[in-house]
Amino acid sequence: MSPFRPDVPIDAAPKRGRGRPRKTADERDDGNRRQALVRAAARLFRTQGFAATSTRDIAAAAGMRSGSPFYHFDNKEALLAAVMQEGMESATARQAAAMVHATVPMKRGHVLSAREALRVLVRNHLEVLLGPDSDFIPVMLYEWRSLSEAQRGEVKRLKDGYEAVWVPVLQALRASGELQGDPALSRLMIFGALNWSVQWYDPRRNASLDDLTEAALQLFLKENE
Amino acid sequence: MSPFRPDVPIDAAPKRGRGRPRKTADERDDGNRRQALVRAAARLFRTQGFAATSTRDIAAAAGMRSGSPFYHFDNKEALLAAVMQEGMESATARQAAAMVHATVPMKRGHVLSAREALRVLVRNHLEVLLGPDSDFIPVMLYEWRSLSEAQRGEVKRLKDGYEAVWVPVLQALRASGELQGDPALSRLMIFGALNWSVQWYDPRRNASLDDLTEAALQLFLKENE
DNA sequence: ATTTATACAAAGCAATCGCTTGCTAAAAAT
DNA sequence: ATTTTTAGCAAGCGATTGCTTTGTATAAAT
Repeated sequence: MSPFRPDVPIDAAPKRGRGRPRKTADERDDGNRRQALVRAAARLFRTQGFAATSTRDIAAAAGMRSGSPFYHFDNKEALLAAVMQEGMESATARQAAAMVHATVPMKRGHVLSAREALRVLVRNHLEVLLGPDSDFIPVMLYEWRSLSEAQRGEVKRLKDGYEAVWVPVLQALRASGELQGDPALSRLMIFGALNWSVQWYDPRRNASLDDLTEAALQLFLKENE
Repeated sequence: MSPFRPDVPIDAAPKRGRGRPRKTADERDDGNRRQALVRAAARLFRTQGFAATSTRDIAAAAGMRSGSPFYHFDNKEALLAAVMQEGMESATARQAAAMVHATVPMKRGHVLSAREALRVLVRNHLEVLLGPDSDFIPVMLYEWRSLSEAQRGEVKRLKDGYEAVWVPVLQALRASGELQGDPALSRLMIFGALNWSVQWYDPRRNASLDDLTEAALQLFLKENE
């Protein structure tokens, strides 16, 4: 058999009467096919890795033929960058919302204790890593090297923005003695401890995300009285 | 041009007078060509990832032609398994030696405090992760999914053996109140914090491994008096 | 009514991949 | 001295890969 075969056997070719399947005006609206590609890519990149995932796999998972993703993205790498960028943007938005919601219910003038703030950050981060629809950030954490230099810079900017929120919280905990040692090194290790959970966490066997949050705080923080 | 080309252009073909280049009896000794393959594979798997590294890359890095690695290994996956197994065996040996050396200098009858024992384990683990010739374990940590089911079991056995040494130490620290919370969860988080360092540690910019060890103990442990 | 933009499908090119086959030659075992 | 084993090289097969080109059915704009 020739090494060059069409993507799909002839007899599996879609019903003649070709072109795009019918689509009403309000489901076409924005780029929701593009979104389908990003979601499918995120899932596959996470489970199989970037290099082991073919653009054909992604196209099939989004219900397309092999060449079609390249209408939406310049190349496979751009798809990876999109996964990471959209993941970081949504994670940062969630984080900001979580901090606001934790603060607003308190009386005006009163602020979150640093300990409570860290609890909110840790809990949200675990949700981002392990919660439903959580393929995007793990892909970012574990496929960093597959990104081109240029795209790395852009994603790094977003990542720095996400992590910046943690810095004053850790500094306050350091000041109160609840955290010891260099806050910068502590931040790296705390992120490591949390990020690593994607390697072992199983919601059916292990503790809940709330339990995990509690365990993390217990491990990292000292009493302050 | 035909899509089927030999691995190497004709004019780069090695001098006729073929076969294996001369080799004296004492440099041939054991399977040191196999070892060269494992080392080259470890380096490439670490820097580029398993799926993104071709067997031709590995062969070239070991000074062979494209087909030769398959004399030593059944397939590419077996090479990955060899990297992980040899890495785990050497790491476990190092760990055992480090524990013995830390104990022997003390007076007979006296044992390491749990705190000192953890310091030795952490310090050794960082050396395994970040020290010279440290490609093997990071490959194991980050290419787990590329292993076949069968090989995963064998490597897991070795990994469990390595981690088992930590369990009584953490339990003792828990008993003395220097560590709080479930020791099993603590172990996972501590390993996460340490393992993550391969993502950011730069010996030229960051602290020394001794400094890192101290920072880790400060972060995880409470005072006990 | 015509043009233009959108969103794909179909087909396939060129390169690369893991791996196999068939061979050679030195070293070790007999 | 002969056989066997070890350690490769050379060549290339068949499949898969990222991506390009071309065509085309629909919807929106003119």
